[in-house]
Amino acid sequence: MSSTDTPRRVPLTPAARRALAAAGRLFYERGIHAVGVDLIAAEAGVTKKTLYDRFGSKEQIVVEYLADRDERWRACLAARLDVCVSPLDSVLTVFDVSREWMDANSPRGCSMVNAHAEIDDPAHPAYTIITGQKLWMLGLFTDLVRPLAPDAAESLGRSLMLLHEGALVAFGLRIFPGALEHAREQAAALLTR
Amino acid sequence: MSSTDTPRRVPLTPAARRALAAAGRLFYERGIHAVGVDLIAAEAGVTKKTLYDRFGSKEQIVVEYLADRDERWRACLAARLDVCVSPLDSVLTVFDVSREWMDANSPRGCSMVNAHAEIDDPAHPAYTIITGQKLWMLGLFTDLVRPLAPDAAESLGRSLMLLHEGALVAFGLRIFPGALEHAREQAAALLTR
DNA sequence: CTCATTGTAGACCGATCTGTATACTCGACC
DNA sequence: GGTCGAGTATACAGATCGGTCTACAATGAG
Repeated sequence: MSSTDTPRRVPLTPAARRALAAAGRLFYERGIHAVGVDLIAAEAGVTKKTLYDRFGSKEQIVVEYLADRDERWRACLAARLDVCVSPLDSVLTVFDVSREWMDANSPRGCSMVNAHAEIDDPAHPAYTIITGQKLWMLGLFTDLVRPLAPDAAESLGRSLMLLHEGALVAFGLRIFPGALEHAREQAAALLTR
Repeated sequence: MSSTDTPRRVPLTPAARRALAAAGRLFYERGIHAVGVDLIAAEAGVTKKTLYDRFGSKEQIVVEYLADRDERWRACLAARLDVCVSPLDSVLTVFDVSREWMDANSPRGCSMVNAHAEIDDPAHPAYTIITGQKLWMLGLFTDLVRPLAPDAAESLGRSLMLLHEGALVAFGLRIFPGALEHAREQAAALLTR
């Protein structure tokens, strides 16, 4: 019912697309408050006027940044889940895709969790995107395990959620190597019992 | 060997103590980059000159903020673990203390994880404190389960770490109620098998 | 041809940022 | 009595912040 209730509010012209790409990289690597609009404009090869013509405010750039990552993550995950042959396969695939996603472009952990650390106000338009993705992931886990254990689906979904979130944090802080793989093993142990 | 390798670098005069208390509250609630030294000084009822006389820089205030929270957390936990009667009791107590700690003064999740989202540079003096606490927690979990399963202690310690970190994130983002309690149950199930 | 859209170039605004300086008060200690 | 540490009050500096402005160029559609 709400797979894409965070519609693109801003039409992405070529310059806007470059700006969003630069903003996304900078926001993720350095943090939202640490990156100014002048830097975004310079890195994107775009003038500040274009930035404000397209996005209207820095806050809106932040919203687009998170909405964009959310959208790409869900699409990436959905494509991989499409070819899964069983609920167990699907759950383990989530952890596989997470590991690949982290290895590829998220060495500093989950962008939603990181953004949440900088956004205190629940009324902030980005707040919905952040908690929305997490609630969606919880629902996904729960739905995936329901065929395996209809009565314990809620509980199992939450357990998988904890393992997954914990692994993302452990990966980002480099607490120990192979956090996603370890979480995957624990998920498998949890479901094959 | 390194329970307090983050010594207090700054002597805490009364005014410095007030400043650190105000800075801690503000940093945690609004984020580090979002809080200026003028605000800290005003909230603490202290002049900016006193701030810089005591701490020298905002960065040092951040370091003291994290070191202080780390110290208090470890002391709080150690006091409660002292009276535990078994390894299982100890592990479950960690989750209990975490829940109480979160309920009491950490509605926005782990301050170390949140700070990490704003500090990109591993050379930053706060980085050691952040990863230090997490490595200490991992070591604690591992040591606690060693009597229960000497051969699986490393693996079990990591599993408990994932559950615990995941619960802190889930709590901070309010993904579902009772995250710490659920993690505690999962930890119990993991160890009583 | 005209006109709206998209863009660049760059100056500018007021506010806020971290950090420093000067001048003064107060209390403790020798 | 004199000195020193800790503190207040306040002004200031230089940079950067988010955001706005004017002027102009290119492009494509009616």
